[in-house]
Amino acid sequence: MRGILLDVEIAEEEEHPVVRLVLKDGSRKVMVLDHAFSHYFYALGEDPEKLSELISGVEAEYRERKVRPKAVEAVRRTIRGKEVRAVRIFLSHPRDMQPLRRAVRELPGVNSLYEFDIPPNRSYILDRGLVPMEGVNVRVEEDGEGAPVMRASSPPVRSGGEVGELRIMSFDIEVYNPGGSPRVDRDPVIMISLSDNAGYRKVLTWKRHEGSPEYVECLGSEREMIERFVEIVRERDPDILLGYNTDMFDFPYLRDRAKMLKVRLSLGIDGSDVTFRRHRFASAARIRGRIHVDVFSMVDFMATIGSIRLIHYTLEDVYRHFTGKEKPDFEFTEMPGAWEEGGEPWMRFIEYSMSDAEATLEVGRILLPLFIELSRVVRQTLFDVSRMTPGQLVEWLLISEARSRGELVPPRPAGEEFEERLEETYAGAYVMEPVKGLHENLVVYDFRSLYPSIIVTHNIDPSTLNCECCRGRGTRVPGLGYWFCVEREGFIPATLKKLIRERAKLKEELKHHPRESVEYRSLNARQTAYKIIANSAYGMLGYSRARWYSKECAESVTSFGRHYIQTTIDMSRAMGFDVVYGDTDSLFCKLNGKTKDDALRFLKKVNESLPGIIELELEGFYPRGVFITKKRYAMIDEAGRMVVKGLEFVRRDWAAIAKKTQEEVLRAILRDGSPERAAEVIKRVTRDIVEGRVELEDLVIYTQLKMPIESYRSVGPHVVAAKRLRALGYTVEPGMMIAYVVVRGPGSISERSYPLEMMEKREPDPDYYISNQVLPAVMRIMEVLGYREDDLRFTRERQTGIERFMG
DNA sequence: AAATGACGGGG
DNA sequence: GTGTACGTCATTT
Repeated sequence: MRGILLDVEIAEEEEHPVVRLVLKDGSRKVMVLDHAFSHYFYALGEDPEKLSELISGVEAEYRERKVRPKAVEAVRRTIRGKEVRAVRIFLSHPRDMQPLRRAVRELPGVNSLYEFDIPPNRSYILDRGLVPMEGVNVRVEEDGEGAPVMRASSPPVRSGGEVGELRIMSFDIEVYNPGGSPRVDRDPVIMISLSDNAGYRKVLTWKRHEGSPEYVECLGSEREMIERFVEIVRERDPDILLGYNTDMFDFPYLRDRAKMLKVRLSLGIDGSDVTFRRHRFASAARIRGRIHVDVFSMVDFMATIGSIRLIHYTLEDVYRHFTGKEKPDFEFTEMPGAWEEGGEPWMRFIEYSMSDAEATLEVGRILLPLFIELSRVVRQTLFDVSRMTPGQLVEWLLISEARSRGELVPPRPAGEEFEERLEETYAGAYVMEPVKGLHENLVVYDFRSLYPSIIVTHNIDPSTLNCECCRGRGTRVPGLGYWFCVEREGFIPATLKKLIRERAKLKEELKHHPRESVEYRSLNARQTAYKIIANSAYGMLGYSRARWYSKECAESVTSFGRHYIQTTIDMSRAMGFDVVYGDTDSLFCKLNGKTKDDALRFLKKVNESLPGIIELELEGFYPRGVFITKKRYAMIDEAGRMVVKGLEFVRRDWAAIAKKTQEEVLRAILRDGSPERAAEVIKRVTRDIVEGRVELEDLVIYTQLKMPIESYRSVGPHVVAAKRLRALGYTVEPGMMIAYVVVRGPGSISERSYPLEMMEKREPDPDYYISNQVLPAVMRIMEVLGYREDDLRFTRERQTGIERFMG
């Protein structure tokens, strides 16, 4: 049979490890078991023959069981391109890795171990030469009529080909949240919405209110609703299940509720339960036979690589960014009331829930093609790739490349080595101190993929660094004593060069397809995937946890980078452009009365002077921008879109009044070009605060209680508020969201913070809200426009005649 | 000045 | 994969 490879995992059959491949064959989805699989690692030492023999006899203990190698062989491999002889040690079971690895390390004559830290399913994909999200051919023993599980009778092989139509479904849950944030032991799931790419729309709930839309299905209880959710997912049988922050919220919440209600979350195609890979800071929910993709993690990735830049990454904001459309909003504080009382709020609640699932599906369908290509390029599953950082993507591409060259994969650093790396520092990119203030008519240039271009152009790699063969004639790094080989191409530059070449070919091919065609979209996604991975290579070189970390290479890259940007800044000044700001690989110039044509002529001139594949590009024209400090600025483009960088410090532990004011201020400056209007906004707000005309809800600060009250060594405002809440008789426990207000009076901020529940007879402290909330949120911006705090602060004493008149 | 604790997405 | 993000900010100590 032939099918698209959706997933690969390690399973067990009668104590024996087996690989389970999930294949989609037309409309049928099957699981194929490959028993011909053996996990392994390598040992290096003085005398490989002797070592092989020694290792063959090694015995370790694991849970009171004796563990021995399944097989041992002496092999030839390379390390940094140099041939080495190694001992390859096969395991009977992947779980034998830790005990055997420890035992082998203790043996005399063993110098180092390799590839003990490559997960077995990932290793399998590479060794079989398979490509996830592409075709696989495999001969199977049919286990009966249409059985979903089959046994491979010969090894699966890559067959290429396109992914056919995949069924994609999204879902979202709504939770009862009377205490602000939901408490999983008490607060039920009250709605589950679903949407799929075949047009299915559904909101499940378990309370009947008047006049619900036709897509609502009302169940008898939370338990029945969850059962129905599971039933629908299995019936509609999506290949990809999407959600927004489902790794961290929906699935963990559903899991806990399902456990309490004694209902199984059996979403797998074989009826298996959702499983969780848990970290302290992250988790991932896995469903057998379907790819659970958390759209938030894809969005977060796009934000990390700078491909999208929003102030917030809520579903609402992200949906607006990607589709240009608005979705209905619904305040989470309205939810309990809507649930209990129905009416108009209930209708809006349902529409909101439905729109969450639909928006997730829409955004997911926009992003998936890119992540499917990333999955193919680095040859790892979509489940894993959609959760990787850019550095991990590069690393997995290199691991794949290393495996096919017989190069041993360096281990992830641990212990001392890692600690030492953390200590190592080196000079980074050049960042110019901006010409602070508001500027008009800007042109922005940047070097196309500067760092990968440098790595390729100058052959930067751990194996080509300070090589013997090029002493005195290799490529010198500006300002550093290093050189790089001009004879042999390094492993990393070679890998990047392939990516860059392939990408150039794809971009050429793109020209022959209309922008809206399927071919264009798929080729475009692929070229973007190449670009993303190439651009992440430098970050990996300098990341202390990376396998191919090299401080010398990383600092050589930044040194070349500084050289090119500085040279370009000098050239632009010589041409009469005012450089307002420059960072790493981009420069921001004022047109200064020159035309867009002049800007293009400058570009041409610079490019004539650059070596290899290094190239400057025109990023765009911006009518207005406000520059604050290094890394902090905001601009508006010709289409009226705001680009905000480094100012995203307004968070939920800030009062709403601070968030609202900051947004209004940026709009006034960039859209209207009027700092004066921005100043008026601030004066109006501070005055409203002083005169008590701001709604209490705009002054509330929400901070989560992360520990039991007693565990706090440092008693912050939310802890004091929580204590006061407890004294009132409320149960206060970790995870609770504390809503508090800072009131007038003597003492520290903490001493003056009261829970919202105690605010009836108390007065908020205007000074705190002005000095610690509103002004910090806007001052950084206003400062560079020549305003001082006192110009913007409304106080009765300082009120000037004109203000009294205006007021 | 150093230490501590919280932010993100979700409801 | 058995790991403990990550860089930044406010407030307390």
